[in-house]
Amino acid sequence: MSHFGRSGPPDIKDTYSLLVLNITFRTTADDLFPLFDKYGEVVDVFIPRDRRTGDSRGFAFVRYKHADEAQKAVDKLDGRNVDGRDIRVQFAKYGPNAERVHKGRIVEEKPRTRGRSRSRSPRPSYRDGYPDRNHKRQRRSSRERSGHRRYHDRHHRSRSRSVTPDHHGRSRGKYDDERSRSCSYSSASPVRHSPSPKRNSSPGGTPPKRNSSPGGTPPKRNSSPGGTPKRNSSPGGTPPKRNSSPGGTPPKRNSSPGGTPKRNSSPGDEKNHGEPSPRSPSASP
DNA sequence: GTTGAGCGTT
Repeated sequence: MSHFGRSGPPDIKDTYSLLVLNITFRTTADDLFPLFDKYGEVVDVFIPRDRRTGDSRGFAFVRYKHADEAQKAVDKLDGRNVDGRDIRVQFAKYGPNAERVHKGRIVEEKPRTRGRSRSRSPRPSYRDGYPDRNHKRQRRSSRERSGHRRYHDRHHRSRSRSVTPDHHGRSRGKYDDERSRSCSYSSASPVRHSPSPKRNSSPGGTPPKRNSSPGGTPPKRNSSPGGTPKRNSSPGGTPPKRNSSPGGTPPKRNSSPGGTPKRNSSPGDEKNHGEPSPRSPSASP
């Protein structure tokens, strides 16, 4: 994972992470490093990428050693045109250094060399109102694989990355392509859209009355006085084997002696096996 | 070859 042997962040005890947004999908950490390093001591640059595809998500995290430098970088690089797009630099909200950030504003912010406020960038109202933002991030091209790189190991970027174990056309490993696309955000979004496609047409999802379960019907289905006694109940009050046809049908619970292997054993009584009638005594609101 | 809100890795 481009960590060069290390596992996880290098040293996050005294670093300040900056969130760099609006970067191009091809911008790598090596491209951002020299840009941020000019304003301070960059400890590490990390670009989160997709778990499935492994492509850049369009933002990066630049970790500074000092807050004042990070602040300066935010003030200087915020709005800077990188790779043809203006990036947005701001202090990261979540992360290892979230403790030092107080509601989006740095706490240990060292007083500027001058009384100059950091509000130098008259950021226009970009995100005024986007109706939805979930229709994206589903597929991305396998382009950048550079994730997290340290400026000390930049020379490693010349590795042969041509070999891409891209399954070779094999089926997906464990992750789908359109299913799990979340990044397991813990406290990022209070509520998330329910990833439930419109495939609820299956009888069993949530129809107004999902009653008759030809197998899970409780033995208390005797509340249909002439309603639907068309069960295979053996005449005489046989044991709970209500499906046992006195002929020789296999012990399949839904074995209808009629022929249709469906759950509807009685034609005309498709969805009312004898319980959810408007007058069923079992109706518990 | 595409896209463009957002908050991170063993």
